[in-house]
Amino acid sequence: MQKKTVKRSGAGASAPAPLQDERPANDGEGGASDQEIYERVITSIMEHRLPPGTKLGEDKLAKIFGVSRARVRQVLARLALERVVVLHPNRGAFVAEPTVEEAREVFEVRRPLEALVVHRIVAKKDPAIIARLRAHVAAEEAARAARDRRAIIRLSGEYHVLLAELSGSTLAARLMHELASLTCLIIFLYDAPTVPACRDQEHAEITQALADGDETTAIRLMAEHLEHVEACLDLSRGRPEELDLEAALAG
Amino acid sequence: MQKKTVKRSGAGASAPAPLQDERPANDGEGGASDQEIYERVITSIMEHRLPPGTKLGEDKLAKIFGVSRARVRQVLARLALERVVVLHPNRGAFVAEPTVEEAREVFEVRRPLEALVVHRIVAKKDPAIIARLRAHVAAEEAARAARDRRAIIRLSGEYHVLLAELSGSTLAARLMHELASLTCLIIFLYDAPTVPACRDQEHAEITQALADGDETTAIRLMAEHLEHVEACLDLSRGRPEELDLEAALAG
DNA sequence: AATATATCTTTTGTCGACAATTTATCGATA
DNA sequence: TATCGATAAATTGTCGACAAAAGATATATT
Repeated sequence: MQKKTVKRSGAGASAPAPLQDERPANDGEGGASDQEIYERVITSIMEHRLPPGTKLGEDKLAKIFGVSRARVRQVLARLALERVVVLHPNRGAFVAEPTVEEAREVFEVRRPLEALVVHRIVAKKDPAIIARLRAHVAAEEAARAARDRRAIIRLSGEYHVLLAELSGSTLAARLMHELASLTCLIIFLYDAPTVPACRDQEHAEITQALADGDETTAIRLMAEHLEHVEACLDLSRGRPEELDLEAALAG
Repeated sequence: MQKKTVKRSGAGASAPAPLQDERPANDGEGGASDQEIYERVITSIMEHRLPPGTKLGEDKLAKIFGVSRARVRQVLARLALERVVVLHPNRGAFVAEPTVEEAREVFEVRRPLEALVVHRIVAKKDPAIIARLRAHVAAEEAARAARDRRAIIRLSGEYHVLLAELSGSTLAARLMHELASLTCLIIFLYDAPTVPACRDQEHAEITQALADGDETTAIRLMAEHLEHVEACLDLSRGRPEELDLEAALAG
């Protein structure tokens, strides 16, 4: 039997702003709503079940979700705008393969953005927020106990999205959602095969500092956390394929 | 005769990443390309020729641009994702009306992002960059001389987008493009009718600090600049309509 | 006369079909 | 046998038509 996938932490994190006001939600029968399609696709991407470079054929997805191609097209366009997929004209949609440069840019932008979020959280002094964070950290630990690497990486990203959401800034939350998705792709692309146990209890430590209302420590821990994640990556050279290709041609 | 509108500074700024690889560009005849439609709409919004709350009917736009409704729909979806228009289900698309809260969030995120961009620019030490910036500042001054308030506001926003683009971070440039568009909307919504002469030569001063390679000063000037812009706004209460409505009902 | 209901108009949402482009397959030729 | 070219298959891009919902108008009723 396969490793069991840890369920996503129900309510909060990674629920990307609905973009439109709610609607009846076509939940009955075969057809899924746009939001559902979006979430299933991006979750699959974040969990690496759809690895970078995978072709996302419109007809194929349409049949899978039991909806028309136009629907799928909309979702793909949205994902493309979030840079999680790239569109090649007349060729179709593919799961994005962030370059090393893009990866560095993502971390570079995340750094100050995470600091801002931490600042806001501390300013709120809301026990309910701490409770939500602790619950999420617990879910992460469960995933780690279950050795579910995919869920671990996705939940790690969602911790930061949850943080941004709880900070009360819808803008920061939206940006963090996008950056977290990209970070997931980056980790799967560049993570050194050594060990994903790099950042284990850091989320718990950050949460504790937030609970203590210690902004300075929380920001420092967050900065270190991001550094650790980035340090675990192998960004010294381009991604495998391109490197191999160039090397082969050079030889 | 009407005040003449200053042309946009040709090449660089506010050219939002093409999202797709280039294509033949259906430039001939009546139909405009998606990118053209997008740029014309967002420029109109940034120049306040399409004020917040304006309905953007699909059929209407389709006829204006000589293109099918589906095309317009795509562009509107993109603008909605950038939060510069909002979609009401079964009601259509409207130019966004950012709330006071959203306005504050925009400035809050811009602050560290601009600092990051300044840092990158200084690190590059590229005279060509300074030249581009000076050219843009000159265009701003021309608009100011022409008393073209719309162009002034748009160009002010585009200065920051240009800065982000020249910094070499495509991610920062993309985010700045979005934030600058929203800032334009915010200024038009909340700018105190006192005087738009609030921030006049500040871009020139920042550019000079960048030319001197003085990062500390550049970052300080940028921070002050953003503070000044935000201070010029009247964010003390909600936007007119809603306030009037509530006040009327309360009385 | 004012409100509520019903009908009509306008606009959006959705879908399937056709056209254009790319990719794959097959055959011919050197 | 390998390469080049032509044909065929599959996939994306685009559009117009139909269905559904909201808004407006007119009518009937209290």
